Amino acid sequence: MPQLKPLTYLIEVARIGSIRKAAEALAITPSALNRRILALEEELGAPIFERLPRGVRLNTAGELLIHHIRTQASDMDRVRSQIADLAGVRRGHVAIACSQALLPYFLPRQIQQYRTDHPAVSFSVHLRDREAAERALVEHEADLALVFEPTRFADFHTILTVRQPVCAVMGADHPLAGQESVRLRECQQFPLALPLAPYGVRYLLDSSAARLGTRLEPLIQSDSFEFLVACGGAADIIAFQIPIGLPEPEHFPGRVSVPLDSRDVPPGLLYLGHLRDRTLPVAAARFADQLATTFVAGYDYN
Amino acid sequence: MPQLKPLTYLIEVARIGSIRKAAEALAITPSALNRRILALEEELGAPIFERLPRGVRLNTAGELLIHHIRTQASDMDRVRSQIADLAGVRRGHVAIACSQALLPYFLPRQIQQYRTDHPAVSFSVHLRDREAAERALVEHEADLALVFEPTRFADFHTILTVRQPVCAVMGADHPLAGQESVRLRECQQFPLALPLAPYGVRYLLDSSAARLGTRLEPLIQSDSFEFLVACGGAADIIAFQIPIGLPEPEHFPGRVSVPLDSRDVPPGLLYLGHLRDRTLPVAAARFADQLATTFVAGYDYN
DNA sequence: GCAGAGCGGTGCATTTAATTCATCACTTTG
DNA sequence: CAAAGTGATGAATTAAATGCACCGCTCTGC
Repeated sequence: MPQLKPLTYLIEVARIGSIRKAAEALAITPSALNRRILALEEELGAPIFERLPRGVRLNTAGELLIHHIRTQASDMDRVRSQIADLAGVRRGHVAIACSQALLPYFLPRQIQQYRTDHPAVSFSVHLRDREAAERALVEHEADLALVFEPTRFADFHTILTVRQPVCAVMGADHPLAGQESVRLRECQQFPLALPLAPYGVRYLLDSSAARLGTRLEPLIQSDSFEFLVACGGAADIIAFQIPIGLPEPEHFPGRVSVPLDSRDVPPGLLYLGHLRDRTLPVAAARFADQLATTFVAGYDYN
Repeated sequence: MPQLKPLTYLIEVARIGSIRKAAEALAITPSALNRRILALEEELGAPIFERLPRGVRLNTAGELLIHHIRTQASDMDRVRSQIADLAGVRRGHVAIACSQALLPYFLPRQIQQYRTDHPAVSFSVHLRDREAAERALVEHEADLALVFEPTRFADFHTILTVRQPVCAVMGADHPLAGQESVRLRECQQFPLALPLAPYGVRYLLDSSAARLGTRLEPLIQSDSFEFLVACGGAADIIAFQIPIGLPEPEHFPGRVSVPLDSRDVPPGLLYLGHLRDRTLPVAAARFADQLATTFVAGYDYN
């Protein structure tokens, strides 16, 4: 939309904090960009930016304005996608911010499935931890968020939640491998490979251990679940992951995953949601519908 | 806001139904206006107007777009007023659609009172019957609606309601003048001056009469309450109006108003409201607050 | 049946608005 | 105290929007 392009310039200036730098990023002259800002402030009758020695920063009025511009821009996108939709084109874009566990198996399949019906819809998927996912929604960088045990935020609207027990991942010949479920203290007999603190799985494990009056002493810590799960099964190491982040047993040679006993570690919640008070574009809303259907059909563990 | 001026052109074209006529109204060439429309349709990848032999008409996509433009425009106004507000300017504009009864006494005083605190706020007041008031809200022509016994509409959000009994207006020497209240059949003994059917007062009187198994036979009908109330008191003619549309007794020489018995004609409701899901500009929201305070303090009849 | 009026669309010249370039005043940094 | 960074500004340039004249079309009314 050409007429709101100048407005989106503001977002870039606010993000970068300098008119000259932003102008370079936007491939225009600082002079032109500065004039747009001055004209806008003239028009509004109030300054939008504080002028600092090292650049500019949004003031309160600017925050209000930027928020409005973001809302307006994505509203326009929604209208465009609605129009494209009723013209029979079925194109559009879905931007997703999600936890790591969704990346290796779940989302690729879901996107593939969605594309069979809507081949002209494009996707962008951003790995975001729990707070960053919220921020991506607020800044309209993402339409949907799919996060495990998020720190709930005021602007987050939950579409639905899925219970996901934390599972212990180990070699098929591991002493605990045959059980229906394992207790936390059983796992503590073996070396543990744990994700780092910001992850929901680690949070659940740590808080459960604390409640049981103990502490987890990890042998291996990492921010890569791929690495951690690869460790689980090497020797007698136990790793942890939620089912949605694990392959099916038949594609998991030599490993097994056993849920932790819910008396020790309660199932975590995987949240699907979007920014409160926002109407999603058609494509995003439909994709959310598909996710919701898939979730209730096959991914909710009691 | 200059960048959305071209978009508001669309509203005018849609309203008038002809590019050439709209161009004339907008003081530009049909050529320029046509180009904007074509460019926009190009940009959207779909037509916005149906081309008819006698002009143009919005198609479904156009309806969507126009709705978005209207929302966006008044959202921008709201942001502007918020910015002006926090800059300490306290300016803004309040657009009101209201029933006739509010015009002669109530609204002028309320606006005067509001202006003592906010002298830089401007007002526009449109006389609208019950459906037209709804339409004014939907089209963002009005921020607030203040209507008597409206035909409630899906997009209307009620802030509050006030009970207003229908009052018989007559000369001070009228046989019924001394009573606390009058029955409908008492009034029917005298010649009646009634408003026309679209008005809420008439609607209440007619439906009440029908419920009582009778009919009102007006001597005088008019769309002007000013005229009707002037008739009430001439000879033994009785007119009808709600209290908020009548002057105080001390400024009503030679006339009295007596409420109709609520067993015959139940009090009507005066609705204050705005468009659902809309955030009002600061000035409009504050004015609505003032109205609400005034109403609960002194205008609700039990 | 046929001119005339009204409609939206289009090529070309013109005007208006936005952008660039060069430069200033100012503040921090080394 | 010079150097490098910032946002602001005046004059020239460039790009975009507009106006004008005209086309093809459909309906209307004699």
